Amino acid sequence: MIIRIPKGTQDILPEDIEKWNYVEKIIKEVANRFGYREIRTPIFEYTELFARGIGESTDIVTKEMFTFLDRKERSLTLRPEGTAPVVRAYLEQRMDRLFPVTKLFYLGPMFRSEKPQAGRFRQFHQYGAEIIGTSSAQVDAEIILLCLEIFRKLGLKNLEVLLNSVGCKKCRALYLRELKSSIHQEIDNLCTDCKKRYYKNPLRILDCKNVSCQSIIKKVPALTQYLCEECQEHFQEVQKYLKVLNIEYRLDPRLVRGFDYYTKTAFEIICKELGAQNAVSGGGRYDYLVEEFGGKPTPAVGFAAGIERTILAMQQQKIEWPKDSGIEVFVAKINQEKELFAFELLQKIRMAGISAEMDYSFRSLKGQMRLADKLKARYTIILGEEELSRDRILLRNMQTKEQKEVEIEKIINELKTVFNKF
RNA sequence: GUGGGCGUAGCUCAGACUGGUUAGAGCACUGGAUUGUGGCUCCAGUGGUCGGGGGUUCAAAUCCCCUCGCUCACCCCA
Repeated sequence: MIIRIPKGTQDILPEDIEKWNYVEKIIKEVANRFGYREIRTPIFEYTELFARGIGESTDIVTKEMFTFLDRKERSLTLRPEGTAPVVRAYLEQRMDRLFPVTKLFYLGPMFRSEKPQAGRFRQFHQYGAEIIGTSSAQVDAEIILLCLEIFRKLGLKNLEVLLNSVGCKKCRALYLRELKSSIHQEIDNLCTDCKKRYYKNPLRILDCKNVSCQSIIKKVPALTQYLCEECQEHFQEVQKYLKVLNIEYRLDPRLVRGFDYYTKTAFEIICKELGAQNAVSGGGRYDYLVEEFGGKPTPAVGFAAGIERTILAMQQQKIEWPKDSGIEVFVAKINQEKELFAFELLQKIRMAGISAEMDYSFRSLKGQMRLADKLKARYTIILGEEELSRDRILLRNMQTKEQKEVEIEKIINELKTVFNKF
């Protein structure tokens, strides 16, 4: 029995890598244009970083982390998300000393031990951006714009921005009290999950898709009606800036995200073509996280988006990306005895900066031509007995089928001219 | 963790309900179509423990049980 790939992981094969490179290129280009600098943090961190950052009672921390002990028996965890590590790096590297406001973006694999389904994997890839050090509502709007600009550059359509505010410590505590008391009589009619949530994380009840829970929640006032003056003002400002940027959004009072660290702004970008897991991007403000990790009180906001889901949505929408253009030169030989000469010539061409390939076994010329075609070679050099005896080789244009004799010593220069590489 | 669907050639799938000769097709791959030339066409060939194990039967890809895997959905999220 051959060894198989672990559940929920996937190989990105050569025929797919073009899309990945393309998407990653666009992400980096747009993020840089918006003034975000790339950061790469380790794939694993000490477990407590996530436990404290994301929240002890969240689904991710309680049941979805890949956690293991190192040789000194310290608990490590494969990162399930990117924000906590970035904030850790921000503090540890004292980035607050470099700029008053720090703008970072990242790109890389994340790990969650969930049951895979469409658009969900155990190893998946996220890109995201964080802006640390300002509470201005402008940057909340900018983060959303950055997301949308990446999608726009990629050609994605049918996106919808969902927006909510989850308040701060003060107003959330007030609201939770109100929420609990207003559904207290109906607690027996909640689903089993929500009964637990009532005590552990009542805010999540708002997000429950269960029909009976929904009918109960309907009567409950929205969190946004309980926002304190400061949060209310911030929420209005975010919307003001979104309108200035002509960004359409839908207010969703039931939008609650899965991490405990969110405050005020919470948003999600969904794509209809994605199936059940339709969030292609999500994020929000996290004004207490830096402090939680031992820094001084520092407001921040960020987002994360899924590369697999981005690519999935692009495929659903039949969006084209640059295709593999093939090699420039294929070296074919008629006579097996010319094998040494062919090999030497092949490497010379490559050293001259021109992509080249040949057949390493000994096949018929027809077979070699087929290979040249399959590799999408633009030119094929044919080493023929008769031509070589006159110190010449054949250069065939694969598209026009024109071929001409070239003196051996002039072939490299000829190729450089053809491909305009000097 | 719970539930539905599906596992037959490298890929996409027929065949299974109504067990019965050497399990098929298309694509891909390799070779060939007067011996030095690709894409199209034609011909031929390579390739399968029918996911695995057990059972029923004279006989199992086909019926029954178990198991593994994939997939979609729930929970939650990118």
